[in-house]
Amino acid sequence: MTDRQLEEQALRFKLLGHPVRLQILDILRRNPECVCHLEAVLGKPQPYISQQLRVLREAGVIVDSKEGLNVFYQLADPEVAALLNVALGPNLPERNGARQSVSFCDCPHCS
Amino acid sequence: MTDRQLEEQALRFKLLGHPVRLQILDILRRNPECVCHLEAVLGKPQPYISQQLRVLREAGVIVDSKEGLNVFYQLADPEVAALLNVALGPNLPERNGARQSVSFCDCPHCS
DNA sequence: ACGAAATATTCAAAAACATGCATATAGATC
DNA sequence: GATCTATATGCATGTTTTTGAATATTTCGT
Repeated sequence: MTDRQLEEQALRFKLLGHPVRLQILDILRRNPECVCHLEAVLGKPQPYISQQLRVLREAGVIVDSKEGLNVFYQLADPEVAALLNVALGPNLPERNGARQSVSFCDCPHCS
Repeated sequence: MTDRQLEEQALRFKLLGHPVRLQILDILRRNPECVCHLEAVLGKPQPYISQQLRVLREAGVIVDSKEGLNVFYQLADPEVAALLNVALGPNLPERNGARQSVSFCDCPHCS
């Protein structure tokens, strides 16, 4: 276990060591979601969510794709996915099968 | 995934999100070690190490047991062990079989 | 081109964290 | 009981993180 590996892994853990980011990742590991969706689910102000998304994006943990006005994010780091499986339980299809549309989000995917 | 669970897991991740603590845990998951051993291996001042050990101890991640003057710590949280297995690779007996005595540590276990 | 909606950026203030250093405690030995 | 050794604690300080709020940017529809 080299020092560099250790630093890298510590950095990954640090990203997950934040309740809001952790919840964002838990949502995104299921399906890609737009910012407004996360805003609706988390109940936090949009700029705040965008900031956390930026942290995750710049770390390479998530990637974004634009669809019109909306930006959809999804999990892009298999190592993080593995850690989430251990910490939060597996992301089973039968558990999360149908994407849950959220009534109070009116992005193209929800309505 | 309740909010409390999320907070708990985020806290656990936060503990691991620190290079020195991560390395300490990587050592302790192999064998119980005394503070002077960690001091020798990590090359950091003893009070600094004791501080990190306290953080981990108060979080319930490690436990201590006294042997004379020495205090031996060991990993006590199976969930953390599982995360370490994923992040740092499994703690295989054939990889770490014999406890590595460190020449520059003269605790009872090393000498 | 203009207005509106979705998202991003920037800045500031408070809180938390990391780290170094001085000192305190506890147990062993003489 | 004095002293030595291993470990713990307390405190000061600089740095990072967190979070809120204002504002900017992008893209679409008209």
